[in-house]
Amino acid sequence: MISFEQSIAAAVAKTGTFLEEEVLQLLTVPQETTHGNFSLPCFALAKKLRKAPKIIAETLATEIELPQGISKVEPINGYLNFFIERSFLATSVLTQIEEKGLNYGHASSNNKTVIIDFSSPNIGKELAFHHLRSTMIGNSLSRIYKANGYRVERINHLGDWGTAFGKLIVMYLREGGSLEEEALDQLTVKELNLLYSSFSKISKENPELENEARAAFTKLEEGDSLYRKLWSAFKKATLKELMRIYSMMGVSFDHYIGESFFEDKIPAVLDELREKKLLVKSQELDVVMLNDFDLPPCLIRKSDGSTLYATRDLAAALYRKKEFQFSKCLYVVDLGQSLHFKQVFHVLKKMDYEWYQDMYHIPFGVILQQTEEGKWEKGKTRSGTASLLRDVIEAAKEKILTFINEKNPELENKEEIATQIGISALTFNDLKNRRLMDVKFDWDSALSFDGATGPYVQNAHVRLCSIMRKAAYTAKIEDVSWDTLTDDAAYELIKVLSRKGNNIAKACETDEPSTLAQYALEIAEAAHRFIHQDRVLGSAEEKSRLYLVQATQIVLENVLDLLGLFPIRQM
RNA sequence: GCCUCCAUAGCUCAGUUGGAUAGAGCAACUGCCUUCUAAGCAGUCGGUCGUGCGUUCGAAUCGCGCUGGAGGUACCA
Repeated sequence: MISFEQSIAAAVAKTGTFLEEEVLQLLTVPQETTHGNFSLPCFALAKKLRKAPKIIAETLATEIELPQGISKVEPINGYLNFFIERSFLATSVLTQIEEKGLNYGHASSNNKTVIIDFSSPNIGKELAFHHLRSTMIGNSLSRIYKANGYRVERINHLGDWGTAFGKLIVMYLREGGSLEEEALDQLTVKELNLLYSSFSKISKENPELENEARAAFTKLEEGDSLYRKLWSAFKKATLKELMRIYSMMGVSFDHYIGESFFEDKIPAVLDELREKKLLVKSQELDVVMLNDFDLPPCLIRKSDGSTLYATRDLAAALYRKKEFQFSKCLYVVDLGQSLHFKQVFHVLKKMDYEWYQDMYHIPFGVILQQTEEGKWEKGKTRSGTASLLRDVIEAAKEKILTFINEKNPELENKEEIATQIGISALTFNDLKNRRLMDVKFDWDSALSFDGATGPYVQNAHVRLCSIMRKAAYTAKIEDVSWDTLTDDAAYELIKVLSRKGNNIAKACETDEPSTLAQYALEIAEAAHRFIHQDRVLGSAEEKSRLYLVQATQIVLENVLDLLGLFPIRQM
């Protein structure tokens, strides 16, 4: 399928003024609808041709042979504007949707593997509200990359190793926790979370507890059987709750490979670093110096010999490269850790691994909540001001449920739908803006059905489905009379649908789900306008309009899916 | 101190591989429901794109300086 851009470029090139690639590069989509569908600014060549841009555009307009589907060209102020014939655009777009269905706008397989490391919570802690960011950005990116032809490996790099476990073990034993199998099986994350908070409380007055915790971790690393037993019980309890929340959110992983998995792979990494003469002693610990990149040293091993975050990430990177032969590896982790990733990637570079440049940190901003004084603040796990994700989801569901009871009390599966709308609302609120922006979370604006929200977008989908359901038949493309889909509302909607592929590609190139979130809003707005202005059922144009409704529903459903929102059909 | 990120309407943000008169939503105000979910649509009001200089035919967008905010910066992750 040749795109409009390509055929315009070919037609312009034929006049001998521009090269085809130049046109493709310069061609823009004007903001003003009166300026047509595509616009070619002729300023760049003015100097070379020694002619005013205005003249160039005018000459081009008379010389160009209109490609198929372009109804007219118009030179204005040095721009050459192209107008697509409405019925031609309708035919072209809707035929493609008919052929590709949900995959319309997707790229074909490129035989490349991308690894997406996301969510990666710590074992022993409950998922906090801020974990939503990595989880939902990563989830959406996995879907977007897949739609772009990549093979995707979703990895949950669980924080299941480190001094934190020393703390848990110390507290558990101190509080006389049972060592019986059965009791260990019954452990919940909630109880583990409590151990953490009492640890930080008690250690304030008894600082030696910190040393005890460190020692306990060392003992765990050495393989003490009791400690190992406790550790795996803690892990099991946490995973149980994690899986419950992930499945509720519609998130899944291909691999759960925690940090502990790399425990026995670390000596080899240390050997390799030594062999390559990168490991040096500094202030009692082993580091890799990175001054040649203007970076502080990367800490590899503590003075007591135990490992650090960076060490495990190095081991994980080497393992992933070997195991998956990825062409890209993404780490969806908050902005605060950018120095860490920069260091790890540069250590790989110093180890002479060319693929260090295929490693990408995909940073994002934090979730802020407004204080009573109106200041935006970050919730802190330590001070207990951070909300638990499950509580936030539950609260969102309750609020939506109240709304449903008011508006549509007859709805079946109210509870389930309320949960799905609630989670989608939280997700959309997280994804609608660029990753790097902090999310200013506000209940009212996140859960509102008005404006740039999940419920608004879902509602558009629901209304389309509702029309389809009431029609009780499926419109066929053969029955579409293309001339009836040329009024402003239908035309604007079709134009929006035509941009799906470009938006998916852009979202993928920039690792920005927000591109698709904004696009979902555009579809919803155009769809609402269309069904408001052009009555479908019972109208003379019913079959054609119903077909457009069906096509829009398919596009919107897939875009919602790529964002990780639930494309519900009734609400 | 050094490094990174952010600054666009009263509020929350799009727009950033340079293109025409800078766009939405919220809030406020005004219309539109016997008609496919008014959970909607249409309209009014609202701007020194933080600031100065530079590059360019053309800058919210690129470069440099400054201001303000957030984060990171050796034994947490």
